[in-house]
Amino acid sequence: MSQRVKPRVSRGLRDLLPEEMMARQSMVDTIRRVYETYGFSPISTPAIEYLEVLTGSAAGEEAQHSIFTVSNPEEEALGLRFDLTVPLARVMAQHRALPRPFRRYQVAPVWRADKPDKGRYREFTQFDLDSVGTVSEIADTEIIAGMCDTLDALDVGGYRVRYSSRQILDAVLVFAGIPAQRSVDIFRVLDKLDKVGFEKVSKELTTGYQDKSGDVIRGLGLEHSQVARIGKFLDVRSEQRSEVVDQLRDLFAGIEGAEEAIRGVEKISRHLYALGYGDDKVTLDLSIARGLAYYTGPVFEANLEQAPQFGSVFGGGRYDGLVMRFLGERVPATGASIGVDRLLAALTHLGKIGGRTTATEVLVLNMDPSLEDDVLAMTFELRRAGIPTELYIGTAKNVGKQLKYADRTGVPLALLYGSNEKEQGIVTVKDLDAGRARSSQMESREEWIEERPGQQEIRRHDLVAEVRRILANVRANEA
RNA sequence: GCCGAGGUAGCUCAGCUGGUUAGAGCGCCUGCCUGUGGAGCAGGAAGUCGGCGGUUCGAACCCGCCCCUCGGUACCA
Repeated sequence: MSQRVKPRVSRGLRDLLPEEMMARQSMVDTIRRVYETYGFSPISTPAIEYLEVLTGSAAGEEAQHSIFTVSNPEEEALGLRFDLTVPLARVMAQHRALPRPFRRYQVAPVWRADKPDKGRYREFTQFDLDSVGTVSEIADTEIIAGMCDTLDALDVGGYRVRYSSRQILDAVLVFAGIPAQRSVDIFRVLDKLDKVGFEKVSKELTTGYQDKSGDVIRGLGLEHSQVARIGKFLDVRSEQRSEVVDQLRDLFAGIEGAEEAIRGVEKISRHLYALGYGDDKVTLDLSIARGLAYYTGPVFEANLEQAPQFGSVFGGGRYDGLVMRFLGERVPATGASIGVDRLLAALTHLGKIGGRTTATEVLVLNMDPSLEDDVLAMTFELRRAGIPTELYIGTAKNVGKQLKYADRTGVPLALLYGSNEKEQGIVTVKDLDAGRARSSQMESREEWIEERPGQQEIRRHDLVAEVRRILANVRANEA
């Protein structure tokens, strides 16, 4: 008496079925193509890292409680990576022969043992691109340009990349008379500005407040005069980057470190203008903070204008200190990360992607056991011509069942080849989409069988050429 | 973490104040149709009623604890 095992996965984990994987792969392929035209190279790192590699960093400290720990036979302290940036820092320190600047991309799952939420899982995929070993603003510019080109290539229909810099924020602290060591907390609160508005941010910076559910949000205890200065800074807004730079220079006149910070964001803006990334795509938005502690320079993120509810789908920044703790040497780096799951959810929501559950374009029916070698030959003929083809190898013996399978999997074309066809030297091709379209207009079964919608006969001899032609037509009709 | 609502078939849900063999629609399978997907008609398979414990002659229903899901809030590298 064996107890049956309940099929299930642990909290916050999920299976990705063909429909989602097809969409995801097509999205990832598009992104990869963009990055490769920029000359970024792929790498892969283990899912499992030494716990000390993961926990030592600024990010690690914040992350420690949400690391999945793992055991091995040697009983070493191990954990699953929670992002791709910390492993990259390790790689840079460990593989000293790598050329610098080193530009890499990596698409891989990461794990965080947080409480799952809508659209937030414990295993999710990130797509990162980074340039390591250069202080040049051109590297930051390229990351921003890459974000734009990626979103253009994905045809997201309107997006905005916004950037600022940590140096600018450091200057605000000076401007408002706030000690630098409070920066992390304050930036974390400022980062919420978009979501909750200045009112709540202001409260959280000073006295704190109690939200609707009775939850207490503790304040940071700033003076009202300090918050007022922050408010003044946040009032510096314009659709035009050059305008923001000018206003900032006025406001920060005489502030220590301000001019250098301003020159940094100005340079990036100038490069972007020169490359055709205008104010319609990239904004210098001073409210961008990014919660992450390890950023040291420019920070950026991107939102979709037609799907703002999905939040920022792309984010990043410069982190010049991350490699230091492995190498004791300052290795500057800048990069960005796409939340693959979030972006995919947004694209699906916008109807930009999805639908197919298989790459198969043609299903060859297996109607007559004595013709098995013939249909098998046809199948491989099509495959060798590069047309994704499947031969029906299930148990259903009748045509109806096999067509139903074709219908369900969403294959565009079905091939029928029985004794009738063989005698005449032909193949019957069925355009299943055409049938789907006709079906709603039909009443009786007689009519349905009589018409045989979307069906035509081709010469067996011309199989590949004809199938190719019909597929091209089908695709043209879809578009 | 905090507040609230839930958990009954693959999916969506019904199940009166506790009462015998727990239901519906969709989906799935089979047949009508032995070479045509849809629609239609007929039939069929499928559930430890989230888990554990308690109250009771008797629990899907009442009580306790736990787990999970959803909504809000916090966190989000």
